[in-house]
Amino acid sequence: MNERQIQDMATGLHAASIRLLRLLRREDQASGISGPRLSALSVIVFAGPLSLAELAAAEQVKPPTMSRIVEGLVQAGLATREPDPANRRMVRISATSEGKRLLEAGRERRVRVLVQRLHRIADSEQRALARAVELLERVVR
Amino acid sequence: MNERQIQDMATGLHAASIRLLRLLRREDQASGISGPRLSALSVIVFAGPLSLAELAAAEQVKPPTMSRIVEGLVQAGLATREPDPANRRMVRISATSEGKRLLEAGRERRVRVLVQRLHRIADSEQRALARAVELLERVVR
DNA sequence: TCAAACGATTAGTTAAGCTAATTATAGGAG
DNA sequence: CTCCTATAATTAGCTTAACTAATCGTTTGA
Repeated sequence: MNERQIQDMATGLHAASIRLLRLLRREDQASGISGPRLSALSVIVFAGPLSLAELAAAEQVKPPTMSRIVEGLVQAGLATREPDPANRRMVRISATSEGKRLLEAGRERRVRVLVQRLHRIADSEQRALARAVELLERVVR
Repeated sequence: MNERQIQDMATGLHAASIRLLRLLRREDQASGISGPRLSALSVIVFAGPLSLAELAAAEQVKPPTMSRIVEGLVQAGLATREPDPANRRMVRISATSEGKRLLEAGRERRVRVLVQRLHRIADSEQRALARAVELLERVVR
């Protein structure tokens, strides 16, 4: 593909991703937890346990912001925060089983909506898209 | 595809979209404007002019929240807010040319990063992904 | 051993989210 | 034509989320 075609693809992929997540975000209301907290919880569940600085970097916020988000998650019983035994300045943030359950329930709601949408295209198109998802994973990893 | 396969695809597509936008979001710092304002400006540029209620619905926030975001955009010279001549209760929100320029510059930064990433996959894979983007557009429209 | 560096939190501000209340306009019933 | 109700946006007042600067504890190396 020439550079112009790649750029057009990037533009379309960008716009479609925004629309997709905007669509799915509506389901998050049902979790009863704020967007920033839900997003942080997701990182904790999939990448945790991790330090405050790591979590802040992953969420692209500064440590004080993340410190308060984590405080909220801990108060809500969705995460735990304990000093790292090897270096007691650091804190190891983990998800509680309730935190994992809440996140998984939310992810399932999102996926259910997306599955509905995927029925809009034909079977052969679904296969083509499924193959492309693997390519996309390599692009974003 | 069977239901299980579709669900796996949905899960993968969901995760990849999150990673993609998280990656591209880093570029938005350079715009010097906050996330919520940039996102609202994007809707105004592509779908505007529109009323406050429409804009709030598009951004999935309540009218008072959007009222203040728009106030910020107007103060920054990126949007205008004028009463609808047909119904003076309503307000018509439009982007200024500076707003359009700022948004377009940001979008170009994001697309540039994505284009770089798209070079990670082979030409034939790029073509497959480009076709899939069209399918994805139908899924999210 | 102790000074500097490092990791997290606290303090204090502004922006972003909400609900409830207010202001201004529109529109319909009498 | 008048008023009452409904509608659109904003204002008021709250909590949460973002930031920088300052502080507290811990670690480490000169």
